[in-house]
Amino acid sequence: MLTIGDLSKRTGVKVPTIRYYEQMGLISEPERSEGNQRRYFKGDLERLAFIRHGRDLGLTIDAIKELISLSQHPDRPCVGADRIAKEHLEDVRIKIARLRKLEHELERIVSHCDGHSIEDCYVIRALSDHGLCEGEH
Amino acid sequence: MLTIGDLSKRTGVKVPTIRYYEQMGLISEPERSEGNQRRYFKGDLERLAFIRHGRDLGLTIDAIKELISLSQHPDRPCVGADRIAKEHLEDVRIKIARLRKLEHELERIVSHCDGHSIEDCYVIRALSDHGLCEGEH
DNA sequence: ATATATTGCTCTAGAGACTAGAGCTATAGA
DNA sequence: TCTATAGCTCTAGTCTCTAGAGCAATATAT
Repeated sequence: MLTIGDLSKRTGVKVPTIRYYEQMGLISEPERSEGNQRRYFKGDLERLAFIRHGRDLGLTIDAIKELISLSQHPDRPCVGADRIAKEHLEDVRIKIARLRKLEHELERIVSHCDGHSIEDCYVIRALSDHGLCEGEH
Repeated sequence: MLTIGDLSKRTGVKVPTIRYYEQMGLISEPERSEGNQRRYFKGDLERLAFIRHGRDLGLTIDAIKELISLSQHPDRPCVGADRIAKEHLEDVRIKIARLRKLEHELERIVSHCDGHSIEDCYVIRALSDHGLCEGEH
């Protein structure tokens, strides 16, 4: 039997966040102590790790819910789960591409700054003037 | 003289977003027509492009506010602007590193999925079991 | 000149994924 | 038994918009 605090420490998910997940229907309502405190089993550790893991990978709460519901019908083909992962991979790749451009641009901006006056500050000018950019963004 | 719609079309910033920026103090309150509609000048185009540009680069509204206020004191050294850009570059690099790991992990997950039953679905197992991960995340 | 279509206005609420605080209660350790 | 810590519920705030309702102004077509 674990308290919500134990669960939190063992999974790295903050206490209010655990309660929030319960509210969102990601974890089922746990048993309560005589004094109405939540009491968890080891199985909850795994479920929470699953959720945490998915969130770390950037899946939305809804995507995780879908996966959980999928995982509760082990007889069905796993095409759904595959689709979710694939869609997400696509997203991630787009984000990376955008961030790379951004990194590039910021590097140029920072490297041009001479620390003198605002008037000729490259940061300000770069933000003001689209013509100074190398790529589209 | 531009309407808010013109400004929107020319900068790619949506109309409600322009009003939101006004509310947040990023752009000053424009003149109004007889019928109380906002009327902008060309200078507003530039200011909005500056903001848009900053947001595209992922700067927060507050960071942009800081930059605007810096740019209004052209006599001061531009160390502040430089610092904002540098801090942001750091953030961006961290984000890219995280996303790369994630991409890698999702690739592995997707490539292992055989489209059969949930029972042996790699997506589900990978999310359940931290041990299947290659890196930390 | 008038009818209509489009655009604009304000105000409020919602999204997503939490996080923080108030005010109170339960439990664990000394 | 006392007290510190951890737990409870409920509400509201974060951030950056976005959407909708209900109404007014402007532009275009006839």
